[in-house]
Amino acid sequence: MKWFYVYNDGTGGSQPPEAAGGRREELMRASEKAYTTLRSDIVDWRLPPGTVLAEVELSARLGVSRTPVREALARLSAEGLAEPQSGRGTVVSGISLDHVDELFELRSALECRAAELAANKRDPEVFLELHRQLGDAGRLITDADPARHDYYRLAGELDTAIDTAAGNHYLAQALKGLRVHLVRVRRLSKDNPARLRDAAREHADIALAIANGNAVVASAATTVHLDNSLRRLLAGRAAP
Amino acid sequence: MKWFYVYNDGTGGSQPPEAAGGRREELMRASEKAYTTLRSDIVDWRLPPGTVLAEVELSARLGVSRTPVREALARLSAEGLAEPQSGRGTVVSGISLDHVDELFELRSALECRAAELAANKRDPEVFLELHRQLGDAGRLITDADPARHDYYRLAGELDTAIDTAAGNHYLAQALKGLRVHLVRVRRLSKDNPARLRDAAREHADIALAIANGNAVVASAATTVHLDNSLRRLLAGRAAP
DNA sequence: ATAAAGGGTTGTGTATACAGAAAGCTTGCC
DNA sequence: GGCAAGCTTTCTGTATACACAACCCTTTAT
Repeated sequence: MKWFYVYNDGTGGSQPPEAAGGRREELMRASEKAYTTLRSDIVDWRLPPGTVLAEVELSARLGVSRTPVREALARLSAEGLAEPQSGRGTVVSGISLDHVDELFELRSALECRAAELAANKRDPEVFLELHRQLGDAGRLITDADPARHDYYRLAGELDTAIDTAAGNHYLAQALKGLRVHLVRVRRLSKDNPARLRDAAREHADIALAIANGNAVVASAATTVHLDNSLRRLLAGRAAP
Repeated sequence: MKWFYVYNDGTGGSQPPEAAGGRREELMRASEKAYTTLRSDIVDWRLPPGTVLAEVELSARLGVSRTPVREALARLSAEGLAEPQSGRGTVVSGISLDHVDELFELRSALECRAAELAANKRDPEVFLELHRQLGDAGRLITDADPARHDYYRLAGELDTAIDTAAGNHYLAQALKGLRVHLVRVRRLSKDNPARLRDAAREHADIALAIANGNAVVASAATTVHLDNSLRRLLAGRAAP
């Protein structure tokens, strides 16, 4: 007997699977859809901290039943993007510049170690190429791209390359969980082209140190970059 | 009108709440009960890696319905103690001595940083007391306590004191998530009194460095301790 | 004999019904 | 008028029904 994918008619039944993480919304499981929607809503500040995440309201808004909504809320709570309220309900977790220093302390511990491990791998090709591209990044940061997509994409590629070179599953997992919060924090402050150009130069330094196989310098460059990033962040705090 | 706590009669209804984390099993929510039961079963190796966690079977064994079982499985997956199977189901996640070095690499990054932060707090009282107790720990490690409960309790107190002194919520959270896996790994190998006495001395060194406010030494002592711990672990691998 | 097709069995994904439990509102008493 | 007790509303926690999907076993054709 053959099975056919049918759309949910609202009277029970499920969506086609398409391996967790598929792109098309109609092809995603309902719980996956609820999770990704809520997650991006929180990260992009469409749901600001303190927002009450009521199951019935969400299930109506997202067009799924409460069961997948509950699963999504559980995953968000585990990630730290939401927090179970004392008595009743779940709220979007708070994040403020008052605690960003703690976040950066953890980030520093993880990224410095990752940079050291990557440097010790002695695999310069990827990082030399990234060093070259980051040296040219000043040209990417123009008024034509206000969201700085190109720059952030390049920075993300460096992160990925370091994670891969470090070759540590647990470390990569910890960093992945941390970066969600960092994206969220970034929206708290305004950047400007000059600062991003500085950041690109610091990234280029990190890539070069890793390419040279110098773990001490790679760690130090990461420390310097993160300290500068934190101060840029605090200096550029957006108006409340 | 007054409400009374009633036990579940199996036809719907819920358990009394008693704030997540209550002790008495009958007072726990069903999802909490399923979670804590499964978690300790996995950590204590009663459910070895690869065990299939089937929802229907678990709901029958734990005496709750599938909904709280699903919530428990979601939390376990988020912690890394279980993994969603490709097509269908969830299995207890694998852990082997082949990847313990990666686990210790992450642990080292986090604990070294935590020790540095604690040392910089300059609050010697607690750590001087722990240093004293750890110096006497040799007497705790006797054949009268084969499970070494007293020693592990003391080591746990040092961890807690460092977390508290470091004063970083994100770092403490990351360490908490990591220690679950470390407990699980510990069961993979056999310890012996001489090795534990060495470990106690290393812990005493860490406590002293923190009490002295010397961040460099605190980090170095942590590095040394973790390197020794990893080698003790690999040397004492239990028979398969 | 082997491989493919078909049907059964079992298990997950989702929706929904129902039973507490908490917040808000109303009402009556002082 | 204020406060407390009861009622109402609404929300979460849990159980369960059902649809789809995967595995497995049988059957059949080559």
